[in-house]
Amino acid sequence: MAYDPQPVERAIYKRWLDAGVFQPRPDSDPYVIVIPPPNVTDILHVGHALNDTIQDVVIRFERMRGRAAEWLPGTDHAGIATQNVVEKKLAAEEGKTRFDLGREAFVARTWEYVRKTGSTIIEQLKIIGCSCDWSRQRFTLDPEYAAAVREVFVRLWEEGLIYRGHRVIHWCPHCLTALSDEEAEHHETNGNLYYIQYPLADGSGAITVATTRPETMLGDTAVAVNPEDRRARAYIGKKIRLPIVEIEIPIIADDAVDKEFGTGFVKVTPAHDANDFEIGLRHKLEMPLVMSEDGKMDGDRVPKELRGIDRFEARKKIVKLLGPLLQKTEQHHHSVRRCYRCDTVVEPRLSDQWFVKMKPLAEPVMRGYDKTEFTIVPDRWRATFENWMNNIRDWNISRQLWWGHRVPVFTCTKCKHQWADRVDPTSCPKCGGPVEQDPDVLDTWFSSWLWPFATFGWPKDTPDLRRFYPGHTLVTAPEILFFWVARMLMSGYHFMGNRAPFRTVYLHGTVRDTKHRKMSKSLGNGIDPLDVVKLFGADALRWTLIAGSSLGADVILDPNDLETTFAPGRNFANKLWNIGQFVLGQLPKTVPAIEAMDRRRLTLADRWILSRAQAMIRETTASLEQFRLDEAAKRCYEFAWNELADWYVEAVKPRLSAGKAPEAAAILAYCFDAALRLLHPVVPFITEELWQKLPGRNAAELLAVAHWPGARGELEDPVADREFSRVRTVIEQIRSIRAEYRVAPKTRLRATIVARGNDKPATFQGEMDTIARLANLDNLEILDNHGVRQGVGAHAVFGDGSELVVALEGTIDVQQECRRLSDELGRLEQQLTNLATRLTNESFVARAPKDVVAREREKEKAWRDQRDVLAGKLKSLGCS
RNA sequence: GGGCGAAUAGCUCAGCGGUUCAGAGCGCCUGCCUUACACGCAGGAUGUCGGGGGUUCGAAUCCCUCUUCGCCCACCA
Repeated sequence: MAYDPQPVERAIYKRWLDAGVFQPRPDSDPYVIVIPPPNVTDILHVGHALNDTIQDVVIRFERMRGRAAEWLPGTDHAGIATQNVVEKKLAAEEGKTRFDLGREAFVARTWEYVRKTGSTIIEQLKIIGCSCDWSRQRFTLDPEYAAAVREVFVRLWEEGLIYRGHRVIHWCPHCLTALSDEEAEHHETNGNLYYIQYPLADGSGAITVATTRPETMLGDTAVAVNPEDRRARAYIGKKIRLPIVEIEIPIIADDAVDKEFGTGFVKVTPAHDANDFEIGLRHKLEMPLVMSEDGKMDGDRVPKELRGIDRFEARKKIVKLLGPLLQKTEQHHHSVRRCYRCDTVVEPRLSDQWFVKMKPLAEPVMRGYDKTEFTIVPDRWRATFENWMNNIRDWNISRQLWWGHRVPVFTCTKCKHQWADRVDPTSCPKCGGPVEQDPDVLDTWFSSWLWPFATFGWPKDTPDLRRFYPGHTLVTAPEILFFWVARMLMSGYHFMGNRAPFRTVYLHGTVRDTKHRKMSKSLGNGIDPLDVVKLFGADALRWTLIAGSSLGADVILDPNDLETTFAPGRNFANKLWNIGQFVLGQLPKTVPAIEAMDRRRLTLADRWILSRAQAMIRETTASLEQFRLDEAAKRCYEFAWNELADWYVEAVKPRLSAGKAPEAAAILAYCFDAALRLLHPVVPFITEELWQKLPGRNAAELLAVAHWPGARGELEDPVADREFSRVRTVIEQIRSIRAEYRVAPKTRLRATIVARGNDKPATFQGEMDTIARLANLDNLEILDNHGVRQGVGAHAVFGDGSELVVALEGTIDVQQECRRLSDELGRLEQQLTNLATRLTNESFVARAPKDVVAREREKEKAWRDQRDVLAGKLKSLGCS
């Protein structure tokens, strides 16, 4: 019967919620993760699923280790993104713009939308099993949160770290707002480089400028050359007559000009290019705007026939208008910045914006980083992070939007006094005149950068804040390292007593398709995590995401073949389910504790599986501590499937059904319990469901808050590890021989084991029944070195020269057997030769570590014994 | 123009303190409905570890270089 995850997952999640296990324990050390708040309008995509599953694995691990696990969830108001969504809806449904509604009504409308849909992603996080502390869910526009944002703004204002800047910023003509440098993304583009002649004003000729953006020539106020440029130097001080606009502008000298690029003459458009703006400042040039906010040509300088025309259309028109002045057009590969929200090509535009001085905020962070007060894993992000932080530029925080935290700057309309205020003033504190608030709102990230402490009540000194700041681990994608992580570090150091908001930043990879393209709606190559949950269950989704991503590496999934992509997780869940069906069916109502077991009654298999369980516990715990979630997941998988199910369960079946071996039941229960605990962070639903059914549980106990197992040194048993592996080898060899000689599965065979060297007959005698059953023998004889008996059969040599003979009178083909054995002998000889060259090499013996050499010697001895036995066998068979 | 990452079985990836390290899952081949599981069991096949140099007793594993992909940053218009 196959496992059906849906009903189980629903019921289990409800039990966790009802029991309140996601809220931190009151009495132990906190372990804090704050969620990267998804946009309030987001619906869950597979990138979220990866990010949140990783966090869930970490927090569940720490919760089981006894920590007061606080995973703080919430959503981000996402200024531009949300406003865009609502505007689009408004246009589609009512044919209106936000300006038709007016600011107040539009904001009200947006709130309404957010209240209705804002919990969508939160509900989806629950479906995939996220164990967030829902009692502390936050929204970046909550009133308390708004107070924190305002407090931060005012403090920075008071410290002189916020200023009004008049400069060229990135402007999105679609979103109609300024953007920060980070929000204007670089995109490589194939464009044109236009060579345009500007006639000299004195009629003595012309110079040629090269530009990718001819339309901005309307705003040119100079042409610049490098003062070192021999060719161009002669023109400095002359004037050119700007075509179309028909005004005279000077040719100036500026170091910023690259002599090598284009013609050496650069058109200078201070209002529409950040570099040109700098040049303009140095030379006190005029800075006329030639475009409106929505990217249409506009301004005093723009001829009537071009006004109102979109900038890209205008480019074509102007190129045409230039006629013969356009000398040539070259293909040009360059990068163009686009709005990270709507993908519109950003327009550099001169305007007034609020900026935060970042250097003073970045410096303490870098000092802390040097002192490893926090770390970024994987460490390879170090250079990227340091480079950005050390060259940090001021942050444009004002947005010309309506949805967001309003800039708390007020201006007296009478005396022009301007100040930032914690509460809305009614009149000017200086002259009593009427006041106006700045119309802009703050960059979304200006609120999310406070997430690790504003969520806990800052600026109030709350118990939560004292308990949960600083936090521990931040899990996110590298895409928002600058947007968010770096800024949280800065705000943390600055506002929270020089303390980093977390100790570890874990940067995981990106989910991509098989062509390594990022999954996105526009490409249509996405995977809907909820589809996966419906088809295979949340555990299967989680399994594939976790097992498939090693530290910081991208996760490649095939959106066209969900079945194959998520089969491993589904299959494993099913396997666990069936192990559970078997184990639960075998166990008596009460099972003795592992401590109470009479150890003298343990079989080799018992000792072996107990030893393997300890190894699993040790290794899994170590992997999780190092964020190697994939390793941890796979280690438990291997134990549960390959060690416990394939070998121990098979070995122990008859003892269990006979009911005469309480130890076997205890061990089975112990091992299964341990596996469920260790797997719980990765596949929480099925492990909880099965764990509930183990003997001795009461309904109040939940695996989600059960304790994490510790390895018991006394159960580690290297001797059992070695000896049981010999038993396994024997069984595997017999099966292999059976397949090779095409013996029907039902045919029972006879076999003889000759134990030699350290392989004692007792080892096999103790597991005789197991060997006979798993290899389907009706007779097994175990001899020591003195009892060698020749028989007609298939041979195998293993261990310390021990021997296996499977009786095959009648079916054996001597020729085939000779071939098989001599192949094996050849392989052994080759290995021995390799070993011998190493061991006779003086510098190897001298330089290699001692234990390595010792191991090689042991190997050599065992192989030599095997070889001798094999050679003897070949001889006795009369092989040539 | 800088910086970073990846290149290992048909596919997705582990392995990168050097000496059973050539692995896993999926796929493939051959048998099996062996009373927990066919989403399974058993037995198999498959790779000059991207190319080329180098260091070393020994290199997927370290160094150099080349090639191909991907990402990030950047004021050559």
